[in-house]
Amino acid sequence: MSAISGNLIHRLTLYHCILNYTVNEQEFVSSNEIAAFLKIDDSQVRKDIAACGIQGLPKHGYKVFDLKKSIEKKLSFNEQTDIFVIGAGHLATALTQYADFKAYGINILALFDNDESKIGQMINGKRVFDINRLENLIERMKIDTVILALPPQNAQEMTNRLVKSGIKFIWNFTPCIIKVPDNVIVYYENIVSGFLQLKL
Amino acid sequence: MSAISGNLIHRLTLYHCILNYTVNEQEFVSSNEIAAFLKIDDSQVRKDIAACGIQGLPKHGYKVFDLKKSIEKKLSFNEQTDIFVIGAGHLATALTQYADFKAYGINILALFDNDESKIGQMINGKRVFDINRLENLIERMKIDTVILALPPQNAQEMTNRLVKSGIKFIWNFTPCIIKVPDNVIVYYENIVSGFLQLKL
DNA sequence: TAGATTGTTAATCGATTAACAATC
DNA sequence: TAGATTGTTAATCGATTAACAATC
Repeated sequence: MSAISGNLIHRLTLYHCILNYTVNEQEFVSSNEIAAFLKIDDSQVRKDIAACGIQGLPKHGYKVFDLKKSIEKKLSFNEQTDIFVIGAGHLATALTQYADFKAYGINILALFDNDESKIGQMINGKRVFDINRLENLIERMKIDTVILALPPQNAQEMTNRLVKSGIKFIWNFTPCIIKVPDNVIVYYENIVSGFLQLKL
Repeated sequence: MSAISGNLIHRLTLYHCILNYTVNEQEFVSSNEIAAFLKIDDSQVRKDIAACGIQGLPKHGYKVFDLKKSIEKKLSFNEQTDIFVIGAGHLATALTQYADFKAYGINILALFDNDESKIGQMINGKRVFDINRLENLIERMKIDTVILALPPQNAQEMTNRLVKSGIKFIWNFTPCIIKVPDNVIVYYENIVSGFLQLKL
């Protein structure tokens, strides 16, 4: 299975978002309608949809429900990933409360922090654990994916602990470059870059 | 001036991040060193750097300080954008406290919310205003850019108000597609797409 | 000098756009 | 049928990678 490019992923999630609205409103949607929402080329929309392996109906468009399902399949929304959040600050909290992560296959199980006042609290139904229990729980629950959302000065040290515990995927929300072995994958969630794409 | 592609912007911000560490450690940095951090091609790093209009020194590499400055220039980090944050929840708070937004040209002036308990509070030195004062303050302070970080159900209605008030750039953190006129630019900060790029 | 690294060209690759026949 | 929309090919465009001469 060939990898899906970042741009395609981004567009498909936006199409999916549109379909969430329209699924209760109309049976069919055309490539033109979707393109108009996002102000992009309609022929690109058709290409993207074709990549999801679904067919439309000339003169009508695509069945909204089926199209939605096919995007979910293409983007593996049904394959749940159990995930720990490292840090329990505002960003971590915001992510934990984020609308319906679970619908996208993101299953947050718990948070970790070293702040006594946060340990033991519940955030949107998820417990904040003492960071000391990190290694133990990663092993016991067989976690391989984390969200890194802690102060930058601790990012590399924490990364080292995570890697040593067997973490393979790090979704990094800190504004830091972290060093990891070749078998560990990091995605840099670079907030500033979104702003620049808006303005430049 | 031709537009800078999203991927290039993303890479340049990561290079810049690396340079922040190395600027106090070493005078020169090679394309190979930068490439190794991010596990990308060194010849791509040189191409990207060339796009910033700076020259290196064969056998030594690039002067860290100069390279850092040239990326800042290319990405307009010095041109401050005054910005309002619509919403004052955890995400809005996290963004307002985000490490050094100002160093990237993002100057958050104030937040807005309709929650009585939040109005009047200070978040990282920025006041939370009553959402009723939005139009008035946009006009008075000549704001054209906002961060949209509020519950999805209010996104479109609030967008309409913003557009009517003259907002031209919307950095949208809600998981919603919003309709705007052609002269308004929206960037969809799609959190889920980051996760998918990590895993797919 | 010898060797490392840039700068740049050419080659490759992939993504986007245009066009239009096929289809319902 | 006439017309709208897909599906797909071809054309274009841009981004990435490879290669290597130029340079310090």
